[in-house]
Amino acid sequence: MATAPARTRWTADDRREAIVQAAIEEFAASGFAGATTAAIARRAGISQPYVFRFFPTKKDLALAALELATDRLLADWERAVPRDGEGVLGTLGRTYVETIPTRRTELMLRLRAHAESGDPDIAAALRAKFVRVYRYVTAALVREGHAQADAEAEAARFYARGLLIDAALTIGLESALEPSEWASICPCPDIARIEDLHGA
Amino acid sequence: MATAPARTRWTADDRREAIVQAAIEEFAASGFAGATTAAIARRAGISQPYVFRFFPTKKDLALAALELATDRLLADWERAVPRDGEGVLGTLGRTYVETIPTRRTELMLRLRAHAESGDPDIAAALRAKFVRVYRYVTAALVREGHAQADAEAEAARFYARGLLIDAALTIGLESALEPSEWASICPCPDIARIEDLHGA
DNA sequence: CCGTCCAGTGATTGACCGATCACTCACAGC
DNA sequence: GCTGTGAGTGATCGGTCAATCACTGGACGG
Repeated sequence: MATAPARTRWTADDRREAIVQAAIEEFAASGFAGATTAAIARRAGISQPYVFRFFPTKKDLALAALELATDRLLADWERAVPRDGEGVLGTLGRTYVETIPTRRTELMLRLRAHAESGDPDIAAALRAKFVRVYRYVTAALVREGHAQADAEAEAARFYARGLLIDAALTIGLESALEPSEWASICPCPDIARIEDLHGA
Repeated sequence: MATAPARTRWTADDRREAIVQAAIEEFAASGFAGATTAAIARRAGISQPYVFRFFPTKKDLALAALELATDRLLADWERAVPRDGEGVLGTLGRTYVETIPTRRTELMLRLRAHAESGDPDIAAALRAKFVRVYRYVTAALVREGHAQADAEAEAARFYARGLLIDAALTIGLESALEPSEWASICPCPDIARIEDLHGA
């Protein structure tokens, strides 16, 4: 804010947050193996070695980025306000597509993490992330009155649609489809042009 | 076969095929950026430089692997025999899960590719692959009598479920879920233990 | 003013990886 | 048996990248 003093040196917490944010953007753009710590540092406005002051290895930084991306998704859902006559899946799904413009890098990061799931630690983090989201949705459906089995089936379908949207946006699918086809993939009428998602 | 002469030198075509197969397995296990040409060559039983006799760059090899994986999926569907009272989506979906034991590496490769599309050429290949599969399913539904818009919506849901299965198997999700939860993700009763998918 | 943290960097290193090149050797046809 | 062609390799190179280390300099308490 304007009231904050112009700092020449940041606090460690602020710097750490900036690094994780830069990591989300770089990992989303290039994947875990493709992103370099130098590019992350450049984006965060620091030197490359300083990244390792906060995260002992690149993998630790990747795990922190994946966790923050998942936290932000669930936080969006926690803040979501249901509309009249809208089921819980409607609220969560609408929130998901409405937040795409601001959450698109997190979305791409979550999908890109699958590329490096050869690493057992990252695969474990991905499983944990899946379970968190899946059970969050299932619990919401059960609270709404669904039977457990029905809620699980609905949650799986919901997660599958989310994956489809993530994958489609990550590869820039819109440009390869007819408008009606694209609408069948992602019900996101006011999404920014996909090209914007790939800019620097 | 036993009738084939024991060859000390392979034909170029056979060698090329072996390299692409090895590439599918390595890329599926480690992702595009993570897999090394040395590991691919080792798996194919040749020296690392010889890979570049067939594919001028690693990227060309990756594109060939992705195309073969997609070809095999569509070939499986072409060969599929419908059962009585089964809709076309039922046939395709059943074929998909039935062929998982033999097609699991192709499946993992396709998902990893989705996740590592920072390279524009690979992203373009992924879009082409998506469109091939999506339109194949849509056309089959239209032939079955569905209206175009309905077929597109069904095809999107179908593709989404496929992505979910791919992602779940790729990260070894089964071990992190209760059996009923896993059944809601992947209706694959007789699938091999997930650990088998990650063996060497 | 001064000493002491701590934010932050430049220089470097060791490992790895994609790609190149010069070379060897097996076989088929003559 | 000689030779041309193509299969196949060892050695290596240029570049990149994660990670390390020694160092600098500014802010703040006393």
